[in-house]
Amino acid sequence: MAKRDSKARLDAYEIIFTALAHPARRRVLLTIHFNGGSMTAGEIAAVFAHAWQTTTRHLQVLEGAGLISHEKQGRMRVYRIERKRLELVKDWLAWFSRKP
Amino acid sequence: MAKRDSKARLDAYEIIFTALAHPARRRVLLTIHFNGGSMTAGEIAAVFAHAWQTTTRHLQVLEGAGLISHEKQGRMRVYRIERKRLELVKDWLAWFSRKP
DNA sequence: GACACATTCAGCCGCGCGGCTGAATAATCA
DNA sequence: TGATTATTCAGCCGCGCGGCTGAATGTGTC
Repeated sequence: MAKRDSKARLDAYEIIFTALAHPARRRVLLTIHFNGGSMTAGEIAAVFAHAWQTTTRHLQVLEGAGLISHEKQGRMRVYRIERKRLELVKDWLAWFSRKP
Repeated sequence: MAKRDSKARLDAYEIIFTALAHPARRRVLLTIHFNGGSMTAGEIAAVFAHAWQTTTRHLQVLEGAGLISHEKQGRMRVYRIERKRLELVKDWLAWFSRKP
């Protein structure tokens, strides 16, 4: 059980760090955050020079990592940032404060 | 000047997050840390199943990101972790604590 | 100097990431 | 219903990452 949790956590680190590795995805997170924490897919896509479809995939990667979530609202989807999930990065960094 | 600094910082985020994206490289950092902060290349390579050369490249990526540094000591190279550099990740995360 | 050891350099190769385009789905409006 | 808007799904493709092997470099030991 504890073992499985630890495994799950390792996997979480993996997808989270991978998600954060791409500059466009980091910008997406910052963009949503500075827009008050939520934005529609269209608004997000409009910020970037890429084709929307490209941004869509980035959104999916971020959502797969649990860093954002979405909710249908009429015909648009509103993406919301999941700040708690970012805490995991802090948790990982905390290892380096812990004396060995 | 301030502009250039901000640009430099953006680039730093880029290479740091890219460096941290690979699980092997994160493990390298943790391994060095829990070994007291420094290890020889051979000791590090021995931890991994990969060919040494593969680990060498990971070390170079980490060094390029400023997350580790090395120092020649006789015929071996000792790698040392640069904890300060990891702070930049915290700095980036701090944006999300800042209310927009 | 000759040899062994520690590590890196150079270069090959497969696979997945991230860009694109074109079609599909879902909801709203006339 | 049919047209329009918002968004995603499906699939193509080029390029770089990350694995490998083989050779080179540098430094102690005899």
